[in-house]
Amino acid sequence: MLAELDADDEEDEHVLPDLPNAEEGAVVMRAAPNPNGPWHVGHARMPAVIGTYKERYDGEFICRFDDTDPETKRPDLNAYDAILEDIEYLGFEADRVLKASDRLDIYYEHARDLIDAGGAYTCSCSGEAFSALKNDGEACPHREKDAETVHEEFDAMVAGEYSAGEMTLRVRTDIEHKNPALRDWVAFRIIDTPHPREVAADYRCWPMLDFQSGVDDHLTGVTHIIRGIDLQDSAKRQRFVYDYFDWEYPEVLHWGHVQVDEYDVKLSTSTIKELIETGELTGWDDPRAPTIQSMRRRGIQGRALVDSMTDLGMSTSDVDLAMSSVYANNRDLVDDGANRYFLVRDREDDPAVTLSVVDGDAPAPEAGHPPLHPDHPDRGDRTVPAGRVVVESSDLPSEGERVWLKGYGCVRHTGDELVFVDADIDVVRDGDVDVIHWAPADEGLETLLRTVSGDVRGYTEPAVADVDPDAVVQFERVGFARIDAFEPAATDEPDGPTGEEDLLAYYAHP
RNA sequence: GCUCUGGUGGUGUAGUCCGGCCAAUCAUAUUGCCCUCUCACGGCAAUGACCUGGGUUCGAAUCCCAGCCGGAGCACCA
Repeated sequence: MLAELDADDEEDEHVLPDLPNAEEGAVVMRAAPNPNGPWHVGHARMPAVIGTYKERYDGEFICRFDDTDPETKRPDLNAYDAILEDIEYLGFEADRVLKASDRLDIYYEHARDLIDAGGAYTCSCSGEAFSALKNDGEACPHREKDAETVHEEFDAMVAGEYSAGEMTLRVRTDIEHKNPALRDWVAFRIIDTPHPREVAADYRCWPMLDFQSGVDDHLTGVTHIIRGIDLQDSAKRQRFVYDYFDWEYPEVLHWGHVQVDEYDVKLSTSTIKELIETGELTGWDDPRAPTIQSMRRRGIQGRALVDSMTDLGMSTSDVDLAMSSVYANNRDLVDDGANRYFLVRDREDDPAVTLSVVDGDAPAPEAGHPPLHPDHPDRGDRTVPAGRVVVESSDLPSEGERVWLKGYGCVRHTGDELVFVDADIDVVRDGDVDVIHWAPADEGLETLLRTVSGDVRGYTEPAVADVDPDAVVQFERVGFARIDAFEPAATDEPDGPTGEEDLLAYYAHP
């Protein structure tokens, strides 16, 4: 008992480190997704960590869509809501939701202030030409333009008088800075392609991430920025702007990239999008896709993913997330509530076989009655009709040997029959007879189970029909699965539901 | 090439700032045993790591130097 109490006290032993200079009630953080698609598993880290800190410090969680590139990273109009839903599934809610594409005029205003402060100049160098100069630490001729000209040219940029590539607005940093990545970076450029959002479709002069994000972080009162190591130089770049405006830069934490094992698919929005377009994946919730929507459809609780993500800590080195850790977390959450059912798989290398259960030294009962949950007898039993049954061939004992049909009784494999044996459960306890799962051949539900490694067909016991869709069950000796739908409609997917199935389920994990 | 940044068991993590309590924590994984009418849950046990080499020190995962290996930026992507 004491040991139990101690264990409870140490519950929050391996939580995230404290934030630097964090004041209770005054912590503001933001997730700044690019809405170019629904989220993959790696994206869960940001809301998981921000949400956890928000709870710890009674802070604020801003979701700001950094959708400032209508061309290369073209926003997907469906992704805005998809991402908010992903966040909700993870168990969090943004206190404020902003879209950068609503805020162009704010950025222009700050650009003009920056020009006034001598912090920016319009530049018509080609990318290559400027890069060459910059790498030698040499300024381009445009750097010394007077403010009036810069204003005129920037106004012309905003007015849409230039085409892509003709003019940029650069921040005047230090052209000889020892880190070439920080020298006079581009703050605004021209993009000819209209933004997909109607309200932003008329703009042609778009800010780059470092400008837009830097301005917004200040304006929205962000106190702590968490971002990937790919943006390690951003703070240093943005600091030049902050210095011109005499703003104080927030605290910054970086973390490394997340890789996930178990999947063949790369953790990349564009890769997944491609695979969906070419039909190799059926959608964002395909169980083979390493996406949040897929986790959700498989019955993995957002909480399990969040726990795994916060366990990764805040290290700046790259990390591999083992899916087994997500599964372990999910099992913790789901095991108690998941009622047990039988699913007999019918696989090519291990087909289901049909046999009749017949009277032996005692009459064979008509049905088996295994409990819904071994730890909760009060939930009652299921009824699994016997008679003709299916079992997985690898479970079938050799000719003449016995096996125990779980919840039913002992049978002996005799030819194409299972002959009932009047034996006590002690034969199982003594280790002489194995226990296997089974399903009625005729009353069973024809089932399609979709898994990370492909679809599996099989037969579930009829009692599963009582389960509400969306519930997570455990197919005994197979694993946990989410009941997706009964009588699923046919799809044109090569392996998808044909319309013949009684049940569609998604496999979660063992 | 220039500039950042990091290297603790299979995976993640604690410890590193302020050297000794670290023959290195916890979780997960794997294996074995127990429990069990599941290969789930629960219990027990085992396996397994401080990148390398120097230096400082009575003492180094922790400090210093060098090397090796990795990640990132040097975009009119985010």
